[in-house]
Parts: sequence; C-alpha cells; structure tokens
Amino acid sequence: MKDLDTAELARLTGLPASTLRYYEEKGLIVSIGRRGLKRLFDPSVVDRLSLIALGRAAGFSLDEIGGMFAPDGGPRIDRGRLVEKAEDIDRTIGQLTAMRDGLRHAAECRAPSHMECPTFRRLMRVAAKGGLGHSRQKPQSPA
Amino acid sequence: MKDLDTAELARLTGLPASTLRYYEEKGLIVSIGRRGLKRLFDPSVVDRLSLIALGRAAGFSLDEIGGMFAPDGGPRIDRGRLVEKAEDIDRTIGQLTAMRDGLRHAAECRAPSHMECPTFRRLMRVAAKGGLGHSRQKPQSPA
DNA sequence: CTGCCACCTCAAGTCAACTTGAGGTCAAGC
DNA sequence: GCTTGACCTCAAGTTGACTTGAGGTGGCAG
Repeated sequence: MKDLDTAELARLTGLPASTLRYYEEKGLIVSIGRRGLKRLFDPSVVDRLSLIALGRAAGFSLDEIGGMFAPDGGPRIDRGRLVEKAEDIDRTIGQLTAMRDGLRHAAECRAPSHMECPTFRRLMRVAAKGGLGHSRQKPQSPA
Repeated sequence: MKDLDTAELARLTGLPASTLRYYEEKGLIVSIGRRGLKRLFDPSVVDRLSLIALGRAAGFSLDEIGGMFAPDGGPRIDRGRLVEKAEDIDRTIGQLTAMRDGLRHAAECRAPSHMECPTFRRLMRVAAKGGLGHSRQKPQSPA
C-alpha cells in the first residue's frame, strides 16, 4: 500500500487532521517523511491508531499509551497493567450498576418526593460518602 | 441543629471549603447569612450536597444538577431524565464489560504479540470505529 | 509561469470542575 | 486595644485532549 498523507489518514481513521498532528507532536505516531509540506505516513499507523483508540477506550491516558509502544513500533504491553485496568473497569462497572439500578428505582418510586424514598436516600448517602467515585462518562464519541 | 459555617460544613461533608464556595458561586447551594465574613449555612445543605454528590456520581454535570432543584430547594427531578441517564449508564456498562473481558483475554492470551491475537484485534477494530465511546473513568475520588 | 488551495506552523483558546495565591477583614482571646 | 488567624474575595492557574485561527508555503493544474 502507498504511503498516506494526513488527509487520507484522516479519512481512513475518522480522526481530524488536527488530532493526527497532535498525536505526532506527542510522539504517538511518526511520519516517515514529507512531500513538500505534507506529512507522509506509513500505512501501519492505521493499526497504531486503532491501538491508541483501544487504549483510550480502556481508559488509558495518551501518555500511558505512549509508554506501551516498543521502540520498534510494536506494542509492548505489560499484561499486569491490563489486568489492573480490567479490575479498575470491573469496579467501575459495579458502581455504575448500582447507580443504574438506583436511578431506575428512583424513576419508578411512588414516594411523593425523592427525598422520601428510602432507596434514593440510601443512594444519596453512599454517593456523599464517596463510595461512588464519580466515574465520568463522556457525552459521546465525536463519531 | 445550629447553622453551620464553611469549616463545619466542610468537615461534615468531606468537601474542601474552596469547593463549597465554588458551589455557592454556581448557585448550587445558598448561604443564609454571614457572621462577620463567615458564611452561615442551614443544616439542610448537607442533604443538598449529598444530592449533588449523587448527581455527579450518576454523571450529571453541575449545570444539569443545578436545574434539578425547585425554587423551594427541594429536588425537582424529571423521572424521564433518570430513565435516560440509567440507559446511558447501561450502555456504558455494556461497553465497559466488553472492554474488561477483552483486556482480560489480552492479558492471558498466548499469542506471542497482542497483534496476533484475534480477540485483541477485534477489540481494536471496534475501538477504532468508535463503537467504544471512550467513557473516561477518573483515577479515583479524592477520598 | 501563475494561482490556488490544501496543508503547514505555532500560539492561544476551550471545557469542567476545581484549586491556588495574594492580599484583605473581622470576631474573639489575651 | 491589639494581635491572631480563620475565613474572605477575586483573579489566575491546573489538567487532558484537543481545536481554532492567523499567517505561511509549496505541489500541481491550467
């Protein structure tokens, strides 16, 4: 496959060109040269960008992801890190599950005000004590 | 119960005084007066702050939460919103579950490199297509 | 050969939810 | 009466992941 310029890579991956430049600046991807001003990328960066997307979806920061590439470009992923992250996610799932069930209950609850619903109040107390570490969910993917 | 000043409220809720001032500035809580410079809060703000914490944990923004209080201070929560949010959370749970399972598989996978593991590659593709909207989890609660 | 226009660079802006810091004030204790 | 120090105000800084904008440049169609 032929080398790709920024626009082609953007089209292939759905990422804006500005993001690709930003990733290059951060060292997450590397361009193999220029044609005039235009960057040229090896087609393998498409895979690399998928990997980056995966890391982001798993909750790793860009810096962490940067540390997961071997100098040769291949992934160098510590399996322990994956397990750890899986556990993180698992905890989050537990909290979100409690939250979801609580919200559903609150939505159906017959009590005149939420403040009089015992389930709601229990949920409130748990949240107040920080038991539900607020696990931000992003509005949505730019897609 | 006696009115509370900022320091007492901070102690009761575990929130830093700066956050309480910030919440007041945003209109999420109201102080009922001053003693000298010090704000005085009605004890009911403790409940209110719990409610705010709950909202945050459920993934609502502070602005959204601000819209959930009736002028009288009681919660005025649209049950539809709760159901919607529960569905949001449910979707997130689904994505996180896939991610967790994928990570666990990747951690155990016998393939010499992750790039050769079909499960891993499938996960990558899904993430690249944005199917896994990156649902940020915060490192942890300040607790 | 000339323009066009896509792409470039670099600095600055955005968003959310706070935190930090400098400098001010006032109720209370000695 | 004076010091102390907790609390105050207001502006600016922080973090992460980008986006935006002004101004520049060069390959290529005509």
